[in-house]
Amino acid sequence: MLIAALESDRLAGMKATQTARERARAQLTREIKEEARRQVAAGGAQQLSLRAVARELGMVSSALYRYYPSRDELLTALIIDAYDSLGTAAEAAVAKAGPGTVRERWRACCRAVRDWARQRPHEYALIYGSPVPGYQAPQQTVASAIRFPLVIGGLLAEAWKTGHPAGPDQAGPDQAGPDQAGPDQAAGRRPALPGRLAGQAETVAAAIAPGVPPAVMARALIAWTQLFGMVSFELFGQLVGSADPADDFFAFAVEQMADLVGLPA
Amino acid sequence: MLIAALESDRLAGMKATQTARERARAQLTREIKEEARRQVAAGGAQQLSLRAVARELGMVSSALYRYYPSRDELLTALIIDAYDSLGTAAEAAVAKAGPGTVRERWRACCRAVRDWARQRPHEYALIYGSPVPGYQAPQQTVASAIRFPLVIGGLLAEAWKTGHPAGPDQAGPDQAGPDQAGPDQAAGRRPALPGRLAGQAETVAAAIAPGVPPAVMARALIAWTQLFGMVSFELFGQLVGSADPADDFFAFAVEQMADLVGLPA
DNA sequence: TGTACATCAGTGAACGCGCGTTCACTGATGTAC
DNA sequence: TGTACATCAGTGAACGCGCGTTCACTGATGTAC
Repeated sequence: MLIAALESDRLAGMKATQTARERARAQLTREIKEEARRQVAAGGAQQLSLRAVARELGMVSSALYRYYPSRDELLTALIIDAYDSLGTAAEAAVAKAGPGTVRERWRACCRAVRDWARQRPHEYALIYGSPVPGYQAPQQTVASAIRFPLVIGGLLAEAWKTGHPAGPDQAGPDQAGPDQAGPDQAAGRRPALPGRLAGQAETVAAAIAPGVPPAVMARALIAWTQLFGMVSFELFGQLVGSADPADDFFAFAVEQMADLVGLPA
Repeated sequence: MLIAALESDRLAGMKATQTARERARAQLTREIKEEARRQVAAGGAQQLSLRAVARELGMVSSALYRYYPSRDELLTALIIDAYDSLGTAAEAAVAKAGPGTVRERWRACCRAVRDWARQRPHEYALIYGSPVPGYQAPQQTVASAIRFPLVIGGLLAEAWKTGHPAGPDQAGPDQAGPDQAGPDQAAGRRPALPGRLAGQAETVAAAIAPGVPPAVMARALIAWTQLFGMVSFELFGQLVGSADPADDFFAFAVEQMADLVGLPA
């Protein structure tokens, strides 16, 4: 099994020339996924039907099983793609925001998430909404799911690296540091991290934002849940009647979050 | 139609004695809803099946239509109950927290939401998860949906009323006030509310927290989305590998939110 | 270069399942006189 | 208090639908000699 997989990897990956069959197979695999994505985009994960996908592609439903062994595997492929798509969008937005302040890139990153989600609410729901009952996301998705957190982590690490040694007085990231209690630290920032949070924050920092102290990382986790909480509330209709349209609310919250983690203005 | 409704209200509501039929009807209506809730609790909204409910109750599926005109109406009843249940839980928690500080009651309120959600993840998903495609929540649900925000609003209004005149220097709620920029206000708190947010916050404050200034209300909206964002992330598995178990993270965030809206320690 | 064989894609029928909703009907419960 | 009628709850059959997955088969594509 393992050997067979390696073998086929070798065949598919190392051969420069693809046979017609291989090209056709790759092409159809893509088309199936794309049609599936179209269906999810139109009506959510529950609307994804192998029969409908086959119908749309002009094949018989059993033929799909040559490409995806089950509906769940197809769903998994879509989930991975969605995570990757969001990650790519965030990376691109940060890159495009250019070499200005970290806060500017943080803004761009947040906006990218919101825009991405508003453009594909059902794909967003696929990854950040309530899980489909009975479906268990395999380990496989983790690598893609972590891409967005990595973007945030990168920003934080950079802010901490450049801001910290730069100037201790210029309201740099060290403001929110654990031991470097500056003079203008707000009252609420004083308490140490409770219980296991310190260790958890440390672990996360080690994984995605090396050099960032746990107290900052813990606040970044808050900002992270806040960001997606807002986007979810907006998409799922909870803001109707209060902060709707949410553009200004969102912008305001993005600044608050930047403050929370101590990004210099 | 309207007259008929009034008439039947009069019959059902004003008569002290119920006929056997009326009692049986009320009873079965409850039982249907309870069985439906059980099914949703077990497998989510998509698992709710009229036929299965009927089966469990020993009736034929068409009989349910004497009680609920459609599956969606039954779902609506469950949604309303879920909102009410959460609202009641929050109210009870705040009441039980006693007449201490507002921050204590805020903690109790947040904990109540989390506990409630963890005990009934699928009911939580029913109201705060991704909407069921094709289902449109009717206006009817709003009254119940607003009960929880009313609890927060009440806390805020109280904090603002009691804390404001009390002492200007004791880090009371005025810390986050719009024009009363205190000396220890953090840098990030300075910017005014952007664009339409000021008006939106004012409207919300008028509805649920009279007397609370827009700048505070806007922060409360942030805390509100943050609270549910965290709970959703925890329930939907996004915290696995970072802040899981989430108890300490949650407690920490609750304090941060209290700081954000300016609740006195 | 040509032939024999293996691999693979796609077909079509079938299995077995479940669902929401409608409708004509029966028999019990309630109401008006 | 008793009877005629209206209301209502529950039945059982049916409509019309869709789904995921399996399996034996055909015919085309690729490979080894």
